[in-house]
Amino acid sequence: MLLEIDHHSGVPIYRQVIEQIRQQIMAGQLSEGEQLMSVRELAAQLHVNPMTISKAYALLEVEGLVERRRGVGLFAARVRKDKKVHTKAKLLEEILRKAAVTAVQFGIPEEKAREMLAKLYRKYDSRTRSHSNE
Amino acid sequence: MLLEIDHHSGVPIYRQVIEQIRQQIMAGQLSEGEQLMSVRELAAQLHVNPMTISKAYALLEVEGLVERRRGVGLFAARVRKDKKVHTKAKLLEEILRKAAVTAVQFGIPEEKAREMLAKLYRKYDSRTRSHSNE
DNA sequence: TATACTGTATTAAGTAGCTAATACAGTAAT
DNA sequence: ATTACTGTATTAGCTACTTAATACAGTATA
Repeated sequence: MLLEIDHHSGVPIYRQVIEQIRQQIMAGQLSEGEQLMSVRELAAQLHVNPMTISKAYALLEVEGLVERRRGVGLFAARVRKDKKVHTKAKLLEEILRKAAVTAVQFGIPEEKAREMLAKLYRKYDSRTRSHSNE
Repeated sequence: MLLEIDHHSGVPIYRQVIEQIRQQIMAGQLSEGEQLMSVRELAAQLHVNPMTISKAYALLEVEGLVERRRGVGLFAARVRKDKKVHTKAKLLEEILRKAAVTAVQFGIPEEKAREMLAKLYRKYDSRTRSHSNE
């Protein structure tokens, strides 16, 4: 597991941790039941206070993505695949809802909005693919 | 001009003011050159400090959406139509960018994402049309 | 000039959020 | 029990942001 923190981005550390771990679990880079780095280990790696990591882990547990066992460690939760698909779709839908509302309010036609989305999708998709050639 | 403030939403008052006025200008509900409520008038209506409104107005001026004239009042700026179109597209693009990144990260195919957007668009579009029968 | 409106610069108080220090609590193996 | 790991509750300090109080400044009109 590799995480990177940008201390100057303005985004709180614990949120950066959450987003990256959530991303890894959703993308299947972290397997079910797999143990994650301990609070202190990750805190040392990121030069951050252990409580900051603990807070991130706690919120990930609320999301149902990890399971904390005091005295033992932290593990990627066993998320049923169909539930994972459902969760991902819901997260995306929330963002798309905002986009749809905005487009309608601004009188931007559906076709135009779809084209914009497609163009952006391809942009980030190609970046991801080229980066994965390592 | 009618604004509504939710004091319990967690969204700062001045931001709510900005968003609603920006929305009204972009949607064409506020005409070019039209005078807006004075700082103190709007502040009284919303039960808020005048400086809070002044701050919102100042930021709207930075966006180029309004023009402040000390001693006179605040007016909807004369925005060239093509510039308005451009601005609207940019605002929408920022939201769609988030959606695209999320979809790619989650491995949700482009087709699926576009369908979700189309469905949501139609949902809100029909609502708007039916509401405009007043 | 006087008045009655406009908007505003400065300052301060209040609040919420983030991070960290400390001391504590659970687990497993010896 | 001891050791050496796990995670955590409490507390406190810091910072950034938001809001408000006050006094000030520009404009138009009589």
